[in-house]
Amino acid sequence: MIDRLLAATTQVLDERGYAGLSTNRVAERAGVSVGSLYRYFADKNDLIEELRTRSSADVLTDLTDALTAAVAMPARDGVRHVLAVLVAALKRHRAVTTAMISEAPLGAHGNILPEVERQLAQVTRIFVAVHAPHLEPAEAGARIHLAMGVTLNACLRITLEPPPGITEDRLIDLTADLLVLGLLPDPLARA
Amino acid sequence: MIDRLLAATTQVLDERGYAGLSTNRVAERAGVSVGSLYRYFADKNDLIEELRTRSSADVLTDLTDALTAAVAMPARDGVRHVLAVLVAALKRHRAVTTAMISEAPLGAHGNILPEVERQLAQVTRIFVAVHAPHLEPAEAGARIHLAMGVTLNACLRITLEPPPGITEDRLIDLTADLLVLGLLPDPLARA
Amino acid sequence: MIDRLLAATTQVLDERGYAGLSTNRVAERAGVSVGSLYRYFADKNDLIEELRTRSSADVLTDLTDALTAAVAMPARDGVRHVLAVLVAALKRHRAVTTAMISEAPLGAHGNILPEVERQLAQVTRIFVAVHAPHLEPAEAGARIHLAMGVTLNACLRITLEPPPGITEDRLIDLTADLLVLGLLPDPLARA
Amino acid sequence: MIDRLLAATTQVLDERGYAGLSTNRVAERAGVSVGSLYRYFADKNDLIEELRTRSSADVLTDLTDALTAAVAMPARDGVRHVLAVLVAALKRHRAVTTAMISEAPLGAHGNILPEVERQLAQVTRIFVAVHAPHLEPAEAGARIHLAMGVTLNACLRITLEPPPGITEDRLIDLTADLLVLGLLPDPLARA
DNA sequence: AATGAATGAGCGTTCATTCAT
DNA sequence: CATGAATGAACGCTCATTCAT
Repeated sequence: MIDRLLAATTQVLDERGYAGLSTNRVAERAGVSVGSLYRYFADKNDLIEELRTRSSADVLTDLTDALTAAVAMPARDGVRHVLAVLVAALKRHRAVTTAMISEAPLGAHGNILPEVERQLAQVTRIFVAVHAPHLEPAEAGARIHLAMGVTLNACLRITLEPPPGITEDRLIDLTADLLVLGLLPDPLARA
Repeated sequence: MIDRLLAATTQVLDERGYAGLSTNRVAERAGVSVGSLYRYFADKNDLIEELRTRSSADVLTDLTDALTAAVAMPARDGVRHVLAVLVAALKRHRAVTTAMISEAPLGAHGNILPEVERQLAQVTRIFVAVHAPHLEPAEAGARIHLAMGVTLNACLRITLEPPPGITEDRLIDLTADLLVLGLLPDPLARA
Repeated sequence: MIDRLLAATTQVLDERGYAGLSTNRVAERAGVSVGSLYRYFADKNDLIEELRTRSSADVLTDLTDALTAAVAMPARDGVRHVLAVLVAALKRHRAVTTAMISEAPLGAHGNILPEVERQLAQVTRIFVAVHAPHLEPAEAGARIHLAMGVTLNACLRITLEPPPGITEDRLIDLTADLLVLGLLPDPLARA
Repeated sequence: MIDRLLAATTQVLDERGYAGLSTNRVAERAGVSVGSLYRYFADKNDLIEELRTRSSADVLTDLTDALTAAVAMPARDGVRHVLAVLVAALKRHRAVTTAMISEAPLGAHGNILPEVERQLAQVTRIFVAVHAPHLEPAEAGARIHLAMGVTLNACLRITLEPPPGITEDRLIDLTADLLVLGLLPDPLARA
């Protein structure tokens, strides 16, 4: 039932956008009564949150795998791999991503990315500690914070509004370069 | 009256967020009747657009000055100056920026930044042409596109959710470094 | 619920006239919420149309019976019978008739009578063909058109603003005479 | 000023229909302020009433002349003349007539015709007294009442929705025949 | 006299939420 | 458990009317 409702929510989001998302419509689309929706979700917000959480979790699954694989690679290759996986995952959730990032009141629901960012930041801290051990903690923290912004923003741009005349691969390459440059001040560390 | 209504809109946005922004509430907060609101604005959308336009114009004024000043500076200093001015301008419009960037359905109203980004991209093209003339056009375009994302995202983060334990100045420094690094592949060009 | 709402609509029409007919008022008068009204009617117009359609259908039912009975009678008696039935039916729907005929913007909703007139005209064509077969088609058409106006107008007058000092029966008699005279130019045909 | 406002009202009625008739619009169209409108007319209703009255008066002027001329003619010719003049006059006021008859809440403003009908009835009484002196007063009254309905309804139909395939002249002829037939029971009286 | 900015009750309509069945 | 009819506050917007200037 819950899955049915969340699937219906995604559909409605796809077809009508965030503004067209009403609980009655979701229930109708799911083929159940509104009453049932309110048995499984406290309110509309809860429904949206759950959808966001699930999309987030799905993205995180891929991300975790990518991060695991990345640690065994040279720095730049690892970063590149993570970016590519992230873009692919966001593409898969284009509907929810679009709705949540571009349409939904962020203040109300946050977006998919905070959890992704948290996970990413955690691993990035280790990455920086390994490759640039002499960096001061505060300095490292700031670089990581900025890098997270760069990463998510770049992946979103690549996913939702890719610039014309250039391949996605090249964009990911450039972003990877930028991130390595930004994260690791020591040129020697960059493999 | 127009100013009064726009000020009230900003207030309501501040207190209730985008979702709580209603024409009746704005009129009430402005101490006028709804009818008056509709004398000066065609509809709710027009009200929001006007607020956005004004904020945008105000940010652009500062930005233009900063860009003019920046061309006479060494590359990194110029970039830094522009970032600092942008952060200051966004801070001044924190309420509208938050509401428009983070809450408003982007599809409905766009946000302040597209216009800022456009202006910024234009000058950045020249900047890149001067400092890295050998860069291929498509490559340069992609770098600029990404750099715009980095710039706006960084300024927004610095303005709206600055990371703890580090000064704003240092964050701007780091961002400037990142941008120069990302835009100009030739190390010699970086002054 | 639908009946309740239509009854309330009739009441409001009676008490406040067409101009005073608002969806909120109808709902209140029906003792239900506005929301309920919109569960059963797409919009205000739909509500009005439904009321009109029902009144129209009810009048048409009687009219059809009367026409069926009339064909077996001598010409004048048949005409008279139809008129009497029509007056009785309109009386039964006095509220709706008044509102729709006399108050509603005709352009917006039409009124009850077009459907009545259409049905009446159809049978009248046969009546004329039988009793005055030598009449030219165009001439017959014009006579019928005028006769329809006379019929409806007379019935409306008899129903809504009967002249003083004379019985309804006598008015119907006179109208019947007039119609027979107007429809059938051949005196011999008039039984 | 009054004329200007009434002319503007007619224009607005023509262009936007009764539903689009607002005092602000009328004032704007007249090139004066709403305030001025309310100096010369007590309220919106008063404005409409005045327009109706004037149209009515204009029609009455023609009607009076026609009636004066008609008394010197044979019965049927006189009736025909009056009908022709009436149709012409209504055509001249098509905008107001349409709005008032077909769109305006009749209950609120009545229509142009009552005054016309009154005047017409008055003369018709004399006409009947001359041509059918033996008719009982109540009977004559009823016949006149019905004839008024026929007359106005026919003229309106001829003016606003003429049936296709037949000339206006023929329609007026038929109506005249009908009226004479209906008003004067004595065949000898019909010249 | 004339203006027109200002008013505010009221309109048609939506939709998150509840609760008797 | 599930239903879906019912709710009603709130929304965006209109327009006849007023009144300080």
